[in-house]
Amino acid sequence: MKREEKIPARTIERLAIYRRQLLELKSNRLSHIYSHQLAELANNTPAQVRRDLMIIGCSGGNPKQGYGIDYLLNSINSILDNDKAGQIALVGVGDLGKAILSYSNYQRSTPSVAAAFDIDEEKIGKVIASCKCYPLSEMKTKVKELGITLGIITVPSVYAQKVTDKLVSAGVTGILNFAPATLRVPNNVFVERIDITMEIEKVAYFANEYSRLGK
Amino acid sequence: MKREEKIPARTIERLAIYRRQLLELKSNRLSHIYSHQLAELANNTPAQVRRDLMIIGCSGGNPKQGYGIDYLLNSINSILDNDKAGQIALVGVGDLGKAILSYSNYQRSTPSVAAAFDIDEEKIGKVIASCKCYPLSEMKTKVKELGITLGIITVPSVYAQKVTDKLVSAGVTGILNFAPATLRVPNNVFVERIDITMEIEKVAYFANEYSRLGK
DNA sequence: TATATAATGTAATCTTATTCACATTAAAGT
DNA sequence: ACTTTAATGTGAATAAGATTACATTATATA
Ligand SMILES: NC(=O)c1ccc[n+]([C@@H]2O[C@H](COP(=O)([O-])OP(=O)(O)OC[C@H]3O[C@@H](n4cnc5c(N)ncnc54)[C@H](O)[C@@H]3O)[C@@H](O)[C@H]2O)c1
Ligand SMILES: NC(=O)c1ccc[n+]([C@@H]2O[C@H](COP(=O)([O-])OP(=O)(O)OC[C@H]3O[C@@H](n4cnc5c(N)ncnc54)[C@H](O)[C@@H]3O)[C@@H](O)[C@H]2O)c1
Repeated sequence: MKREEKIPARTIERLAIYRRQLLELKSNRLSHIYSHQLAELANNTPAQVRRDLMIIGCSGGNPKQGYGIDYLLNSINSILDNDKAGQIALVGVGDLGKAILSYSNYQRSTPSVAAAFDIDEEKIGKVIASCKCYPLSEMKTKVKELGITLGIITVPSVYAQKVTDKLVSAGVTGILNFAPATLRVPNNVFVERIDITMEIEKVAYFANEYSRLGK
Repeated sequence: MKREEKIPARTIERLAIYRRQLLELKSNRLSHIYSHQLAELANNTPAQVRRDLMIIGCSGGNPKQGYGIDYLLNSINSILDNDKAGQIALVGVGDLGKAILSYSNYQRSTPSVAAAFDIDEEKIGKVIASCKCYPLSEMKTKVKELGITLGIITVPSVYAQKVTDKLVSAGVTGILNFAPATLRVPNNVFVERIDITMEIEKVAYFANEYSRLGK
């Protein structure tokens, strides 16, 4: 069991981004990178990059070549790919749910969507991107059977709480919620919300603000 | 031209959430609400709610009834629905793009998707949720014609920068980017990124963390 | 009309996140 | 081997954000 100092959420977000960039650099046969280059790719500052690396106890850089990409990847993986990460259940195979299911890029990373659930008879039994859709009644069984620990919620917001309760009682401890609803969960469960409508409103606001004041 | 003290991004995000909750309350015929109730609905604290309201110069609450819902809605609208907010162009009518197009809930709010763009011949000319798909060559014209000022990018990340450049040179000043790519824009253009893969990795990390330490 | 009550509005404080600044250092060139 | 150079690693400073705490206040009740 590891015993790092608690890592800030913002740092975790940036680590995920660094990792993606580093994987791309690696696939381009690069072996080293400077903090200012990674900062450029991740749209932040060199100091921020170095601080993030420091936070995860990563000090393998040297002034003449920067950081070894493999070294950085190992360090980041050791933080993000925690030993006991399970698979994902997606609930609500509508437009958005299907888009997420068909998106195959996260096959690379540890957690991937192992089962889908819906109430619509039409959808039950269908297979999307090699992921089968089950009725809600089978959730508990499938979650155990497939080692699922995470949930993605893409049902209409009225049903989001109901679905959450089911996921939690099946043993899920992390939820990514696309429904514009505030979810009530026990405090050993982590919920992250992606609110697309809110983001659009935010962009509208700041687009206006930026062009008024030139940033 | 308004002259508020610069409003923090976090406050803007929460205002968008308050507004949605308030609209729902209003549709349930409620007329007043206390900060602690709104906090409950928005998953934050009463003090945070009052502070946000204070930031936007909103002090119409009274100790016995709380805040008038109409009053709050007007105040929030006056901030978020800025006078010169335009329509939205969505670029990349793939799985995710289609999901966003078919999602009709933001018809309510000022900006809505007025045109879609794609390079795929198959998709050009199609109409999804009463929004027509045009070739990239018509972007400049359509942006002007339809009063578009915002863009949503749902193309593969390799093309994201190219598409951004086109949007910007057509006059767009705010972009919501779903591609896992860092975009380069002039600094009068605002970019917000939604990185679904990163969010999943974050949920995986904190789900583990929370269940290890009980929050 | 006076009193009690419970929520508001906000200054002050605390916390978290980011940036600065610089001494340290690893290699490349002389 | 010595000098130069440009990046690292990190304490200290600053900025941004959230929370606390409480004096103020609008109304219901006595
Ligand atoms: N599509 C978007 O662009 C978009 C944007 C913002 C927010 N959202 C939110 O994402 C969620 C999904 O949006 P969508 O456009 O995919 O909706 P959708 O109507 O296309 O899909 C919803 C799916 O959930 C299923 N469902 C309904 N109740 C269920 C239940 N109790 N258990 C299991 N499945 C159930 C339905 O059968 C359907 O397949 C909604 O909450 C929506 O508000 C979507
Ligand atoms: N679907 C998801 O769940 C998901 C998750 C995470 C990230 N993303 C990101 O969102 C973006 C879209 O994902 P998707 O699953 O919808 O992909 P998709 O392949 O289904 O759709 C991409 C669309 O963009 C169009 N396109 C390609 N190049 C273009 C160009 N130069 N100009 C205009 N249109 C162009 C294609 O014709 C296609 O219609 C990608 O960047 C992806 O990485 C998607």
